[in-house]
Amino acid sequence: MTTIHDVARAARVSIATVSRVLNDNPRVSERTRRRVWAAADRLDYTPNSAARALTTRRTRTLGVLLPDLYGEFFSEVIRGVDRAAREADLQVLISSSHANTEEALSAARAMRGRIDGLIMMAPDSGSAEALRRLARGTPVVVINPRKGIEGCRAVSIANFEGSYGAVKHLIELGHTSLATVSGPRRNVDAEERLRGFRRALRDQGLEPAEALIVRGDFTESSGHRAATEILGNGRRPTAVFAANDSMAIGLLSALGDLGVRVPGDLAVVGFDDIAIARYLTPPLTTVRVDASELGARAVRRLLEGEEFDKDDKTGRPEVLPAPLVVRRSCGATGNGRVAGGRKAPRRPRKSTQSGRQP
Amino acid sequence: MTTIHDVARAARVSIATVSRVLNDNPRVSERTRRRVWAAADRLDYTPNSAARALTTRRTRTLGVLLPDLYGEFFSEVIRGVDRAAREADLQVLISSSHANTEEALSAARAMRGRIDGLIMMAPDSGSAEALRRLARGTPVVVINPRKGIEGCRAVSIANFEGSYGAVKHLIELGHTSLATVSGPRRNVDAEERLRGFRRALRDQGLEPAEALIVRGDFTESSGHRAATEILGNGRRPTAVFAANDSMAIGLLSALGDLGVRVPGDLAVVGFDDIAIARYLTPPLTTVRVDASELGARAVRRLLEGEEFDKDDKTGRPEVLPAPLVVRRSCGATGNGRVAGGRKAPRRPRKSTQSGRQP
DNA sequence: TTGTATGCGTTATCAT
DNA sequence: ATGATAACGCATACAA
Repeated sequence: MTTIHDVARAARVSIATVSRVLNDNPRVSERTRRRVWAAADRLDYTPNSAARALTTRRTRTLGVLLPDLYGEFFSEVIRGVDRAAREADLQVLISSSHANTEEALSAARAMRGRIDGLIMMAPDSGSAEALRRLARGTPVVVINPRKGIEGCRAVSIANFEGSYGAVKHLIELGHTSLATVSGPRRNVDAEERLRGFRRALRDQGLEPAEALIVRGDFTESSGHRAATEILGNGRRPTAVFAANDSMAIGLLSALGDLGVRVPGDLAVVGFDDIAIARYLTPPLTTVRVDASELGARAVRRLLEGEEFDKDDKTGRPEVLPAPLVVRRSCGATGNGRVAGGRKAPRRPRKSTQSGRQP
Repeated sequence: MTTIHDVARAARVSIATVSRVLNDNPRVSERTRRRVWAAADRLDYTPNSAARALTTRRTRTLGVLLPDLYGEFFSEVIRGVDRAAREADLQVLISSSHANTEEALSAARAMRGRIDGLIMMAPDSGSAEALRRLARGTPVVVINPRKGIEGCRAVSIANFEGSYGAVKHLIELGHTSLATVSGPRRNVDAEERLRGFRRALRDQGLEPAEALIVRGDFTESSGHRAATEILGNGRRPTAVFAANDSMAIGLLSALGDLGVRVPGDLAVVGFDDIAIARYLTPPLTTVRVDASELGARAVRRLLEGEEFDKDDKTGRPEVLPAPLVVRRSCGATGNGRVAGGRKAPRRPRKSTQSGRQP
């Protein structure tokens, strides 16, 4: 591989001069500047980033650590990160599929010397201590942390507000007996969404019936199972809030099998607004989560005030809104009618408009 | 940051010894080995990868270059790459959203010194020359190249065979007048899929009617537009092959608006088998593309025979099969019935079963 | 304006 | 078995 020395020799200057030219240092005569560029081009020279990183202590790269999750959420976050990173002319070093904090942390250490900052989506069990130690060396932004982590910045989703709004909407539609399919215990999102469910009921003067709070695990099949559990009960509800769309899908399919009509017999609302949501029958009313934006924000958060905002690094998270998208499954006249055909204009969904690749 | 010198000092040995211990060099006494590890642990030492890369000339990292494409395909490929890379204990440096080969190539150069190999999904315009030059420095695997590129390994999808199979199936179902919504001109996948369409017709003794070959651009809306174009024609077909699922979705929705029943009046088949496909009404018969596997294969291809297989580096691509998934939109009794409810067992779709994250 | 020399944190090649 | 020390490719303080 051709190095700075080769270029220097070819241009008949010292390596220092070559370095200056390449880094746009003004203290170089126009004539030699040209000579150097010519030589560099001719030799197809590209600086070795590893060497550069060693001296400058900057890599123009940010690391991304993700847990072992599948589905759109994962990829959307990456996409957002990538987009924002690209805008800042940064490269992205990614390492995903971490089962636990231990694994993620070890991956983070492996990145030492190759990244200027780290974005990490914390697995449930929050070994905050190790994270804090990590954050002393590198700036860290945590996505969706259980609670603020000292010394780390954070971005997260308005889980509580999102589910609160969804449930409030159901109540305003006239429902008084509501059930929910919640997510796994100890999962931050699940807990917050459940909290929003409870609070919305109470605020409207209703008491959440514990029998109507069934536990799922965010999978389609758990939503499927939840159906019988909810229906088999004494107090049969008229509306269900599923803590994510996957479970709502399972629920919908089970209800179809059982002959329960949606929204006629039972209103259903989900959470996430995954691409499939609007294609279901009926189209699913759900809470929008902009995962891509979440990733992009994380990057911006990392970039902003590398030394300022000392007091803002307390871990107080920046929260992304989670608005309700009303479609048909909740019984309201949704604005996003998509019943087999497509009548109303709707926002473009990148997810199914590749444009370039099939 | 703590360096190897700090550890050496703490353990009262030379940096050479520390290095040996860390790299499992056997020529070191058990006693000092322990001392060194103790010191390293105590100081929370992690080797600086940049420095390491500089001397060893290996980074244990592979680069991934992707064009500016959105949708599942993109993320699935990344997921596959990541998974395979993880198995090989490699890190992944990704840079996507490249509009053209120029941009991608510049990104590739920026990776110099940080990667041991490169996986790149070539944009349409194949500036093979630059790629070949690049490949001299680093091993390169091209995903879905226009044609074999000398010196580069390649993996791609059985586009031709896939569409051929789909169309053949339609013909066997009794259709004799078939239309297709093709992809953008100059797009490799589009061209191959169109070729498969034509060939299948000819092989079954049918002549493809040029009026029934309408050009789309892989977006939903282009599929939507295609509907009128196909129907408004003189010879109204009884079956349509869409070159990807996004266009099939647009098509389906337009047909719904026009009161054309699927598959009753018109059979529809897509390509890709995106997650949404089975939730459409009717569930879409389509050709399966395992994008994740594509990414994983690319990694394995990169790893295999770094010096052997000299003659296999001619660019002859490894081709991934693209089997037909029969559902309901083609009129056959699909095995994957998913009509609002869910009756038949079906393969797990990770895409909607996150399990951990909503 | 340009060149020399030092250091960045490792690994690897010598010695010892 | 261990320790100096020379690369690795680059940026930069200091000299000229």
